[in-house]
Amino acid sequence: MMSVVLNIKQFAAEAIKKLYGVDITAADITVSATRPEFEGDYTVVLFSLIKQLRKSPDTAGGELGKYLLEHHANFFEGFNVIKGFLNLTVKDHFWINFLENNYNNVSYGFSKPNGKKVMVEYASPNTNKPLHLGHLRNIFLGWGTAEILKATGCEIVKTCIVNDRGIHICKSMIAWQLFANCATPESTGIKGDHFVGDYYVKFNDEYKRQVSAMALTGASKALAEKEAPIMKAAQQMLVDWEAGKPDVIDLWKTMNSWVYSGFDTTYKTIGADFDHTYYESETYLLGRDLVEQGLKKNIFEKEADGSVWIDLSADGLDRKIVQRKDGTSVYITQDIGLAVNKYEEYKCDQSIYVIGDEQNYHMKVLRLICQKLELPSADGIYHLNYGMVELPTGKMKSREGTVVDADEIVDQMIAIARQKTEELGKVKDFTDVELNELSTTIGLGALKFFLLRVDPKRKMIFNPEESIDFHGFTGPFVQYTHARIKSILRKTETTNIESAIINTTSQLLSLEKQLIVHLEQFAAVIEEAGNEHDPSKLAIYIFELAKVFNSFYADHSISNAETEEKKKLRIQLAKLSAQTIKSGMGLLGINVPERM
RNA sequence: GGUCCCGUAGUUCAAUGGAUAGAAUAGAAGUUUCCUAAACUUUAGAUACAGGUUCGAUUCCUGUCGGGACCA
Repeated sequence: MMSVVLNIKQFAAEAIKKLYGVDITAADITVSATRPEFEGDYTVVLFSLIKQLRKSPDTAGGELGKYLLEHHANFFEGFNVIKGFLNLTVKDHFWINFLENNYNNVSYGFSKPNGKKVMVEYASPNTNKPLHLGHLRNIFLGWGTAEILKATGCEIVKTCIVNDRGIHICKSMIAWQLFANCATPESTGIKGDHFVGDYYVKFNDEYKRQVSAMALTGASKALAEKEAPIMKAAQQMLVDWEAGKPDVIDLWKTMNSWVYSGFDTTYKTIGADFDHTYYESETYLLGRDLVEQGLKKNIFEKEADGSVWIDLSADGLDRKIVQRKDGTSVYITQDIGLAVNKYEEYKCDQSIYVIGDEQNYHMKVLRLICQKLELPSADGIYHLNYGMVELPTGKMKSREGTVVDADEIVDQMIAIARQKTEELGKVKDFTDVELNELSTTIGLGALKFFLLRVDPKRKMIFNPEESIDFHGFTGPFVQYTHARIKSILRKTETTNIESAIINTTSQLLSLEKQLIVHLEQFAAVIEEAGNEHDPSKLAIYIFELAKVFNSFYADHSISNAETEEKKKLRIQLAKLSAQTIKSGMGLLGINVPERM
């Protein structure tokens, strides 16, 4: 179904062609919602057109409005021109029909398959530490973007690359050998990812202790940092790992399995899922043959010492190393290899990488090198970069212990939701299980909505005291609106709305129309959020929808509407509002309760 | 040193080059015999600075100041 805005653009383009003989595509016409202080639903901005039309804005607006009204009499009701803005009013009849046709449609707003296949890689944690608030932004963004694109008709493959090898995990392993005394997550009751993370912290504590002890005996700081026994041990362990030494591999597998079970618990709670998980231990050797290819194509160049480089200075970047002199790969080479691998496996049209903006340069280089190598996957690479989550005091720093732990913040949000729910006392009949479920829904809703309502590209500030709010521009506000609508619908269930007939010439009240106009935009907003890889567009839209509904609700009764006809119309409005809120929030990974 | 990003109400966020820069929250004032007051209504409050481009600039360009990221 074509949206109202698209219709207006097309009608306007046709009218301009007919009236002035000027060829303008519908996409060139600016249409925006009419500001509430003016009469009308949608506004055509004329300024950009007047040069081609050789008319004054007022004349063009008048002529255009008259033409549209005459030729689309069943669609437009009236128009006015103010200072170069053509305000158009769409017939109530159209809105009423629209509502009638869609209020029972459970997949309202979602598009049919479009044949596009998109991979979304997100989360991508290291295996030495538990997840933190930054990961949550990444995960909600990745998951939400994937679902939004699915709703626009794309086929989606969700993936994750786990950074499971390297010096960081060796540090946790060494510390475990030294200090754990064979303790396990099972024996201590500590969640696996936190358990392993604790040994990573222990490693750093011991390392610091050794460095300062060596400094006391007169060693220079640089030497001490290099020669500290525990660091040497970790480095040796990495060598042993690469050599495949069985006991090292065993320990590595065991500790990683602890981490994975911890991650899985968190993923399950917050609703993250993946179609395929890649492990760096299995992909870090990829890309080596591409170095040969690059050399053959003269894209890469070999230095005298054997290292291989690419010169990107012509593209405004600099020289990047792609293979060390000892023949080992660097990150970028592995990433190119993995990109090829993914493409061969899934043949996606687009491959979205959800990665923080500190990697902007890296991802730019990755895409550029892939393009120069003429890899078929190159043009589909899209870096969905997002800003850091900061605290009021600045960046989160693990060394200063200011990192907001993911599990902790989730638990805290749920606990606060539960406390608030109990205070309000609206669901006293709930069992403990039901209350738990509701608290989880609300707590997670608040957290997800908070992280998704902001433009991904911008860094955001998380204030633990103020950010946990259930009023205003929040998830619980929207959830509450949904619960209230459902309550009304339960009460009016017995009303047979089919018997009443809505007179198509009847007038809509201002708030009724506002609500329908808003509802009609849903599909277009999903499309926009998908194209721009920006779930915040959808979050803002749903919030506004809920707000319009609440205003409508405050002024007009649904179950006690003035006439049967009005009652039918308003029940339809309530149904489509609830449906749209539920679908929209669902795309953001947020459940909406029937009661709260 | 080089490249890139960001400065909007007290605070957290909006605004494809378009009308009088929108919300939320905190502040002030109201609304509950009536569908859930986690709600609604009213009110006050902001584009870092200086130029330029144009019918029109928060948005584009240049410079200054301030904050951040990345590349060696």
